[in-house]
Amino acid sequence: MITHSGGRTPEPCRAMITESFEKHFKFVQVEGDGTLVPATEDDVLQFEHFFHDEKVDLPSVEDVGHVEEFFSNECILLKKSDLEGGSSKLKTIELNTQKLGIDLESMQLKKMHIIAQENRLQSLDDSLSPPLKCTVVHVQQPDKFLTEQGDNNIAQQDNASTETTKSTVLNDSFSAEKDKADACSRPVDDTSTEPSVSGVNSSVPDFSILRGEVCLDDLTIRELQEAFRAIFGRQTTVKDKIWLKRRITMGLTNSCDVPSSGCVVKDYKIIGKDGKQEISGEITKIGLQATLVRDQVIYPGNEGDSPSSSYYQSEDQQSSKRFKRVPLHNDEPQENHLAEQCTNKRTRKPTKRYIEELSDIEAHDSTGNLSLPAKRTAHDEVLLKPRAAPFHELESLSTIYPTRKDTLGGFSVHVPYVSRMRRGRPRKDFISFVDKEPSVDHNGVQTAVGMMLAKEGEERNHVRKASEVPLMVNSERGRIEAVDSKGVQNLQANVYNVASKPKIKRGLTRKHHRAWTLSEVMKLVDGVAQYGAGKWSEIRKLSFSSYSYRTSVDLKDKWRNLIRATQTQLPAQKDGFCPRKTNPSIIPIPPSILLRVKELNELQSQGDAFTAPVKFNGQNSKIVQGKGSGFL
DNA sequence: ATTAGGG
DNA sequence: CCCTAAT
Repeated sequence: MITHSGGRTPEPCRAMITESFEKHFKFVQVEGDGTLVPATEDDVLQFEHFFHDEKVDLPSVEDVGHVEEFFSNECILLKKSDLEGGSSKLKTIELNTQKLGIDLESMQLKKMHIIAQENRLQSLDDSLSPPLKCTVVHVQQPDKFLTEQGDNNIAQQDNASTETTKSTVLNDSFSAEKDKADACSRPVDDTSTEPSVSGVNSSVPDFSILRGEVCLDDLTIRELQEAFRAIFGRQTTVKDKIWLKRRITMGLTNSCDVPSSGCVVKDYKIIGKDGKQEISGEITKIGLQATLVRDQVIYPGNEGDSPSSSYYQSEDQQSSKRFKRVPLHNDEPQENHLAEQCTNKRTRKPTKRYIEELSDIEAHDSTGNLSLPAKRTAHDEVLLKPRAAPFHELESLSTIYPTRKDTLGGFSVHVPYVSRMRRGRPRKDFISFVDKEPSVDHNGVQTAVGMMLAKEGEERNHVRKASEVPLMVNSERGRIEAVDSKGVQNLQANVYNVASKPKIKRGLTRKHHRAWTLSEVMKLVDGVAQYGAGKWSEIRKLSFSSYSYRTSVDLKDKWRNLIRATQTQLPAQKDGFCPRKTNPSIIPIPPSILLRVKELNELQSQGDAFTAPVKFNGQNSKIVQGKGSGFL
């Protein structure tokens, strides 16, 4: 949105946009095994404000990289029609990676391309509802031609050219923004990119170097950058050869099992440098650490901000950033984490919330055992032996944070005994999903897909309610209830059961605090005026459909606080000594609104007073109806 | 599931 | 905000 001067933001318009947006797209998350599950609220929450929150200013360009990171690692957008196409089709949408850019300012999807796992490009061309003029352009992946052309792909000149016409347009429009992002967010290494690279920017990607056998080691940085651009459809300024090579290789092979150096790519398979042995294992520890160190050296002091390349951050650096504060008693956890992320079966990225809480506890984390099972392959299925990993300590949670077995997308992981706050994920289905046939991997896809489909209706209902918030699935308070799925009292359920013991959870997890904006308060007041205090559910549905994070309880609490403010703040102001540390950062609720609150409160409580004594009767029987009428 | 109220 | 009790 644009910084609203004076009046309200054009909400209806925004609502339309997002509504339409959500009508066509759905956030899903790529689980470790490549299956898709609906994005959790946590996931979506991170970026929800980009789409609706009034108080958040326009995401600055440097946020673009952030978004990209998010989408590329956490969630993807899928066109709903694709999802509804039936499970057979769905199976082909076994997405491995994808990237998309969003012009947040105009809510225009400018680029979206998805690399399907079988190198099949899912076409998502679509436009949002006409008035929005949202266009989705695709950057065809070079590997598409190559793979679809059968085996060895030479002389795809025609295809390449036809393709490039498409992508050129996109690249022009998109890379511009990308460049802005890069320029803004790169503190170091901002030395103007090498001439040829910048020249490439607006030209057609040159896929030639990608054809056939490529020995990345032979390429110069510039060539690598070009290759990168050809593959990923955008420019990079990263000059780290190793990183570039890895990225390119990953892009070419659609795999994350890429050593950091010394490999030849042929036919989209990684071949050892000698051309004989195929490298398929995990990245070696040394390689990983080298990469890690490199990241830190190259981008020092770059922590919070997005570095030059969103890729850079989103993949490699991300891992270093995320775990660098984790105490390293041994290298295992970190290595495992890294391997985890770089492996095909990568686990889902911890959510922002998780990270926050993790950083909270790691200060005194004595175990440091966030050990994700290093080889958490699909057939591991440790998760079905819950008793195998019970909770080490239940009492001393104040100092020791035992890990517990958690399950993420069908995988079993150890996570600190906190932040078991999965919001938005349909637990019931999830359990049944896990419960179903864990040992059959390929079933996972179907199950997950089925789950999505089954959930589709319900979710759409939720989504439909949120005119302004397309991203979030409405989930009251995110409480963890013990098992409710009919009869699914398996051990998995027990895990949740124990995990949800309030004694343990209490105080350790908290809903993300969201300050009430003025407009929210006004909406609340209006809602109370319309439907009456106490009809929180109604108010929430009708007046807060766009703020799905405001539950009815929240409304109630806020109203209560408003009443209190009415009783304290208001008279105090009149008396003249209210100052209370006039904190400029805290915008006080305008007295006019408070007056209205007071008025409404009195009205309502008086209405009840006929049957029951008034609750508040201190100083209110005088002013009453006459003041804040300038509002409604 | 929603509401009210205490913390 | 969280939690619980009571509807």
